[in-house]
Amino acid sequence: MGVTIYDIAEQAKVSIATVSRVFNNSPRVSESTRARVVAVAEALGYQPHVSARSLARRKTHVISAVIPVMTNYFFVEVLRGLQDRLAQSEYDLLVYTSNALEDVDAQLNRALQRGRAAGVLLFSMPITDDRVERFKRSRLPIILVDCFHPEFDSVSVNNEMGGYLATQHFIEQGRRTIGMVTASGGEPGLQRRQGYERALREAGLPVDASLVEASVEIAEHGYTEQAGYDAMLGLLRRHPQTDAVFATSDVQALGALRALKESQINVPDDVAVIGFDDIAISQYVGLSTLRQPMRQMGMLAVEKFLLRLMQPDHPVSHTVFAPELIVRDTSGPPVEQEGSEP
Amino acid sequence: MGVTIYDIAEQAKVSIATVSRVFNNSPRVSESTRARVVAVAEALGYQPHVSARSLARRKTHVISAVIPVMTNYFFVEVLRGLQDRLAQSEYDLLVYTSNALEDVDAQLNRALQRGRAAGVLLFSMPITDDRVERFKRSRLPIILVDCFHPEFDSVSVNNEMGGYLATQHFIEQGRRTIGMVTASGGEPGLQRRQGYERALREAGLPVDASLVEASVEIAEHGYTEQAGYDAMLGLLRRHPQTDAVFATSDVQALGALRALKESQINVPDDVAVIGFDDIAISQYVGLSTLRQPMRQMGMLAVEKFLLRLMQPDHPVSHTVFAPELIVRDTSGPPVEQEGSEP
DNA sequence: ACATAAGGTGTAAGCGCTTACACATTCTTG
DNA sequence: CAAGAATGTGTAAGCGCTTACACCTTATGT
Repeated sequence: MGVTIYDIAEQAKVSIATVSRVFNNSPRVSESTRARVVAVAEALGYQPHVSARSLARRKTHVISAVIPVMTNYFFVEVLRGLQDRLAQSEYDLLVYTSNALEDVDAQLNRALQRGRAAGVLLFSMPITDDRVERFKRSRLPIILVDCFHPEFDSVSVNNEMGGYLATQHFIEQGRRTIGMVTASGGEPGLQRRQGYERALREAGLPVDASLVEASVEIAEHGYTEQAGYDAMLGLLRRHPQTDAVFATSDVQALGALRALKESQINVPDDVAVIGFDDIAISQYVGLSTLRQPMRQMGMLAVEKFLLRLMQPDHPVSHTVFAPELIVRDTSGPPVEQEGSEP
Repeated sequence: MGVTIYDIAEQAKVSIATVSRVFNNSPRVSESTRARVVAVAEALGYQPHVSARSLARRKTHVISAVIPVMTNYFFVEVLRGLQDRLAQSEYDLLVYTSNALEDVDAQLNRALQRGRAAGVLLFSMPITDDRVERFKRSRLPIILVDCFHPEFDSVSVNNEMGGYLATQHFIEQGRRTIGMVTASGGEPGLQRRQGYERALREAGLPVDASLVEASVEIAEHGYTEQAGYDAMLGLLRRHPQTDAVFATSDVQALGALRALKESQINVPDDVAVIGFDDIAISQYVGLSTLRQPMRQMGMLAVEKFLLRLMQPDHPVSHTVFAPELIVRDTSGPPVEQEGSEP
């Protein structure tokens, strides 16, 4: 079943050790035999067997990425970043996605199987003690993306700052009843809320918990259009005088926009809206948002993984990118002229 | 480096063969020893080594997907379908993406490496003779998604029909100068064009090649917003009286819409637009389009792979889904009332 | 009671590759 | 020109697991 080094050794009249050396670029092979082996290998269409190599070398050239819910545009972009960097390395990417949050641990188990991968990239998931335990036991390099834990390398965005920037922007416009549409759980959401509250406090505005509407939808973190829609309606019911809304994701913001439209509320004149992520749609609907450098985050995650591989004892590093406030039509002073964005 | 069956064998006072049997659910193990082995394995935190298994069993539980340019929303949705089905199997997914078309063959080589995967899913790529040759040499099950070759299982959408439906819809509205925005190469684009032409012929309208504007952008197949923009402008220059445009993808259609807006041309009154794919944005900008059942396509692809694995000699099967015409604001009789879609 | 079947378990030979070690050769160098 | 270094190659022992085959107990039938 396939050409092996034995076949080559036989035809090239050398030992299998020499054949192996040729394919491992060992310097201890004479030019003549090297050429001979390569020629035979070429003729026979030889390819090293991946598993056999992994087993003998005691390492794989695979890295796995565990992504809770890929519905999010965010992951796609980060994934592109990963691939950009990975293409230049010799590593292949194993992708574990689940559509329901409950399945994450099952995926985690698969990703952490012995011999499966040389490292694991974890996306946007709460790092519980239980998980930390498992990560350590696997003895694999672990890189966190869009989440944080002091003991593992991570790449993330400053969520607190994002919430702060959005809220501050609202305040500068003279908005006074600033609500928030968030999801039920997750660190990022909490941090964004903290930034939101800090901005309010610094401006001397009251911090009212009832202005923060959390969606209860579980399956996908609450980061869905529908969840945003529901939360917005709930917020309006409780606080009809709301004049600005910061949503923890663009997807939710889109839902909020739909709710506002149906309620005949003018955006941004009556209510301004800012999302988070800058997904592709946002540009088209003119949604103001906080942009994350997703592609770069992906590339950096791979970079950190490779570094960790070389230097296992290198101190843990955390990179925090600053989100960028993109002001479009759903916020900012009521737009006078039109056609500001494509 | 990790707990092996030897460790378990020793502690459980059995041979490694028995341990192996336990983990392979062999019936030839007594309940008592099975329990003992399982207990010890649990206590030691044993996990079978993936590569060692693959090597000994002569098969992997990995399937790879080669995706030319993941910029496209289409892939993301199909990927979700894959994962849906894969999660219920014991297979893991290796993803090979390239951002430039030239790299596809390099990715293909990686995906086809001996021992790497049990099968390969190929996305939207021309199946050249050279590639066919390589696929066969690998002796792996190959499943084609969004592309076609008589000798391999495939899942695709009826592109010809899509082009026909779009064009027919235009004709029914009384449009007479129907242009097309397409990409330079690729089977799907050609087939969509054929449907477009058939509809014209059946309606007794002239088929004018100069009404078909192909974008030249290479890197990403020509399926970009910018390419659509450029092509639309080119078309308008050549045929100012154009009153309808069928674009080979939503992304291009979005570019076309931008070009029309900048040219102060009213959509859909003066020019109607229909895209292809039904990406998420389309709903928000009210773009009429042809929807592909992406998720189902992904699931079916996996299904076919598993089938092929069980029955290697099963006759090759091709599943062609019919695209569904989704009429929104950019086509159809000029909309009287508003708010038809969220 | 004895042959035979059935049920459990162990031994050992791989799977395809890497690599430490040993063994020749050939090349330096005093 | 002998001793040691450098160079090239082969032998063999793994890597961790599966599995054919053999062996040894018991259960079963006559």
